[in-house]
Amino acid sequence: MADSLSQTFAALADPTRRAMLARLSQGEANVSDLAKPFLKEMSLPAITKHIKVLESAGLVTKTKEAQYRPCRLNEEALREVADWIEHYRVFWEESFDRLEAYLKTVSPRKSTKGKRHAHKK
Amino acid sequence: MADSLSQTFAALADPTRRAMLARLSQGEANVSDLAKPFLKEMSLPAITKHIKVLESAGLVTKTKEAQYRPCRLNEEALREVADWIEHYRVFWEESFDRLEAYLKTVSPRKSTKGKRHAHKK
DNA sequence: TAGTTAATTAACCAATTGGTGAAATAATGG
DNA sequence: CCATTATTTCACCAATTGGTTAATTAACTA
Repeated sequence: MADSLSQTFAALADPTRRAMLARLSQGEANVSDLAKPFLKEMSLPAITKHIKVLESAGLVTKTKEAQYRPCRLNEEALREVADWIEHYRVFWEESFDRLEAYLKTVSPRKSTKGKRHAHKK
Repeated sequence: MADSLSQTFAALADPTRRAMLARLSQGEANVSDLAKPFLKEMSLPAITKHIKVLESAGLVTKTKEAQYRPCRLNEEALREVADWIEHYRVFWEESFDRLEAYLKTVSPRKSTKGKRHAHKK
């Protein structure tokens, strides 16, 4: 795999890990906090491994505080992903415009007044 | 894995597959078009497999045209990813604001006049 | 010091992934 | 029909992934 973006995408390709990120977006949490919602489904070592995957992808940083290992989101890695996908935004906005244009030909006036997507600029 | 978002992220976690998406963002391409840049590094069956991964993640649709199998980007799957990451945008913009605020305390006037990020609205 | 809580490490396992070469299928063109 | 081009399927392999249980380390607390 090697490259940073691949590692990040791979880390995101698991619902447990995405749930952990969602939890961390609410604020710092240590390992057992992150584990709690999953301890019925999997063991603590499994949690440790998931966190390690997030950590080595740069999505999470882990520090030491007494026995605890508080974890925090690292926004940079997420922004990398957002930047990558941003290149494609034009693509689906285009396709929305095509749809919009089509809808106008089918039933003018009745279509998309101000719903989503107000095309900035 | 099961869930659609995980499958999509997994498909994106490979530089070969991301390069194929980049190629497809320029327009339709059949299998051998997509293969060309990689045939020094891997075989055609490997390419077929990569495309199948993209296909079953919903990132690409493949049709039939004579012997050829033209592939196209499917914007929906990409938008799903963009929507997911959008929830976290506030997070790194916040951290930019914190940095900005800090820079002002360190060296007022000299900092970030209008560079990036003009905070829409 | 002994006990408890927090977290990690080690050794293992099954399933998945990313690749291969060889053979098969599909469609076109002479 | 035969040869060629495009693509896939098959059977295999090594490495990685996601999980396990048991043991270990680390730090607090009584």
